[in-house]
Amino acid sequence: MPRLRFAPSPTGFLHIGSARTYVFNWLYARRHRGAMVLRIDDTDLERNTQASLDSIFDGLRWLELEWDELYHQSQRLELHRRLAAVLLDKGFAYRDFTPASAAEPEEKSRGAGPWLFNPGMRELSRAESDRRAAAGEPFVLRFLVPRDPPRLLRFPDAVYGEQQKSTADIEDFALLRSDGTPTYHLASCADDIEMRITHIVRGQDHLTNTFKHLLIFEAAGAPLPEFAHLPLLVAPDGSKLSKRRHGAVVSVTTYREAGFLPHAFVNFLCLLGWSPKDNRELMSRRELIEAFSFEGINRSNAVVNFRPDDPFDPKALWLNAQHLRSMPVDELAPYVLRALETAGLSNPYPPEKFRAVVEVIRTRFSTLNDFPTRGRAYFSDDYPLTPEAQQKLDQPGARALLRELAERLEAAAEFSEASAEHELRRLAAERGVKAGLIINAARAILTGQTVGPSAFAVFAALGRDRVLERLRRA
RNA sequence: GGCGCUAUCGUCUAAGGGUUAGGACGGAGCCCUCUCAAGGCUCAAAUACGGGUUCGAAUCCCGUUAGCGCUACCA
Repeated sequence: MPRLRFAPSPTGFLHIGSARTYVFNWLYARRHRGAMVLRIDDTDLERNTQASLDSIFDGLRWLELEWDELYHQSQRLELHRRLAAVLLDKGFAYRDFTPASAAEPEEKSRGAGPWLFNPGMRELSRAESDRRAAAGEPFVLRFLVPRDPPRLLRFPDAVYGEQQKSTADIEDFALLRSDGTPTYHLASCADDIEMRITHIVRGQDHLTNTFKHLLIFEAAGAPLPEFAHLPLLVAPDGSKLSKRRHGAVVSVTTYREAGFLPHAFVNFLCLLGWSPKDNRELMSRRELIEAFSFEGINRSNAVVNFRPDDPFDPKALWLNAQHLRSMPVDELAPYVLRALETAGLSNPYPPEKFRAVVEVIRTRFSTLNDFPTRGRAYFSDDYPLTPEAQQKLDQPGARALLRELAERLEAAAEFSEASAEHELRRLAAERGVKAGLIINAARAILTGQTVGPSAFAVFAALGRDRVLERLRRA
């Protein structure tokens, strides 16, 4: 059974790139009936924040893609140290006593080649190393990367294909910091091994790190998992998405607050760097799971097409609108209810009627936030008239005709979309005015807007009482 | 600087030796129409550049350019 993991570090809000990585992991796990492990990589105590942790959980929960197991790396330090000890013991690692400050500063910026290790430290005898460590001298534990002769490391990547790199180009990376805490490489590999992770799916920024991980897995005598690296999400100018430069666009919560449906957002994320290759775009969760494979993942970075004046990729908005109008109303209703509640409105309709109203208006909305804003008049008697709506009402004779329409509707035997249309058109014919005049004025007074569903559908949606009351108000 | 990865319409992508280079978003136009959407139809829009290999290259190879990543006692 495959075991996948998503391992965010709580040093910032949940980034949409991270969310996409999670989605791909989840899709693969579900596709192959595997387990989805959520592991909080909080080994960098300095930078961890509670706010960030909250943001990650909030964001992931919002996506509605549940995980099966949860771990905090900070609670697994013993395991990490144990692996470090084994590596040192078996001669795969060595202590580097070079003081942190004296180490590298200029060397690498000098550009003479890559920094590989600090002089003298690899050659230290085990006895001397032990003695200095026992004496309390601080040290960094480094991996002893095989050098003479160098080795060619290779692994197949499910997205990027066969990868290879010479150990001559890999520095003696740190395993343990001088304060004894594990670095990312060590902690991550130790956990992946212990958790028996079978597929490591992560950002392409880790592609070259993988060679270091290969070395650790090998030294630990652990079987190698499969790797799949994902192209990165970038800004329109090709730069990496960052909070400092791009602000709210890169945060998952921005989409939630803008009224996106979780699944529409997931669908959008999937289309960034992955394709089912059959021109499908609007896909259900089920379809996504069934269609997902690493072969469908593209190798070049994907641009999130936002602008300074509009933080949302137009395609994300389009997909959201598509889902909004095509998903079962029963599934949509709870989201609409929540959106209304958030905006301080409540639902005045019985359930059945509520669904009918949602059905009528959702076809012209693109986010959940449109329900309490553009659709406010459907849920509250307190709604503003746009200037354009005011204008329609001010057409000569309009108000009087609306009042007269109210009388006729009240007198009519039944009240329905068809009967309303019948009465309205008859009134227009008798008064010698174009039906459009009354229709547009009615929409204006009933909804506060000049745009929206068919006026007759509005009559039916609002119901007899509200319609009569509002028409008379004219 | 070293190493690695990438390069198809503005954006997301399809086509993995032979296609008028396809679809979608966005843009323009037409139809439908009580408004606005939706929907239908149409148009504009791409193989970074230069060499090879081949009867034939977006596709394979080499180079150039550009972008990105790694090169930390961050992850």
